[in-house]
Amino acid sequence: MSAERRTKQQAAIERTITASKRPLSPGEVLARARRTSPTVGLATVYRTLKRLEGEGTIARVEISGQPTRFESHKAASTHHHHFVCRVCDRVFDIPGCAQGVESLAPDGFSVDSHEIVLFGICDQCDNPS
Amino acid sequence: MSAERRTKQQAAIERTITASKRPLSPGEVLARARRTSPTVGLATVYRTLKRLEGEGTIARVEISGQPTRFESHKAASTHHHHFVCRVCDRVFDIPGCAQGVESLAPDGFSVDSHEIVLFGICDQCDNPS
DNA sequence: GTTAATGCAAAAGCTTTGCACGCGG
DNA sequence: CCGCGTGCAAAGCTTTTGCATTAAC
Repeated sequence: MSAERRTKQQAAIERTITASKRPLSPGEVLARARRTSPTVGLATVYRTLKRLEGEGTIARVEISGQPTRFESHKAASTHHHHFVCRVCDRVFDIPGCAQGVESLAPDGFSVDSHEIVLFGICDQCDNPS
Repeated sequence: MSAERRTKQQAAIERTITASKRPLSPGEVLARARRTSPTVGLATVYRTLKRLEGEGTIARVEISGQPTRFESHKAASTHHHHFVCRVCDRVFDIPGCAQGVESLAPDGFSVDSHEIVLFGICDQCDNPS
């Protein structure tokens, strides 16, 4: 039998994502995870992200024209969506959900989840102080 | 002055996308465009897709864990969204839109567009005949 | 005729994989 | 100890870029 091992690197990577308020790209995860586990390599980041995604611990957030990012599924299970600022390219979590989203599917199609992404300008970019 | 030239290749690529009922990846676009313009290369496909996207003629459709696809903006301007089948990985256009989507944004954030993606099982995969 | 666009091939990213070593259990 | 996970480097992909040639205008 094969048992799964919980290593320091994996813990550092998982903590990195859990601690972040917003989705992070693999490169950002690497940089932050190295603060607590300096020898960690990019390959391990990718392997761990894939594993955590498979376990449902984290979720992949992929947005048109943006690099792949990952966020804690704790945030994801508090059902929420994303806002992408066209000016600064940052991605923000937004709470709540629209009415009747899943009923958009055609007859015979069963929906098990959905994503909503809003595009626009965030408050900071809209009000340059 | 630099004038833009409308070439046969560009026309073939644009037609390919306009004629397709669903979003196509660059590789699929290449294969289909070659049916009418056999010498066209992948670099030209990418260059033309980028140009058409910039003009607003086509729209990029990017979905978690899927290759990048493009579709005619004619379809896109008939406001619609996408359904991704988890079994066969195909992407379907779905008409209509949910209520109050844009009001999800926090105060101070202005929304200019949005995307909705439903995940589930399509009718064919749900009813294996 | 000019010169933008093409097509090839090389390059640049990003992500995955092979392998010897080290650490977790 | 046994063997999974790591770290490095090499390989695989997708997408972009450089350059000589072709073809729009």
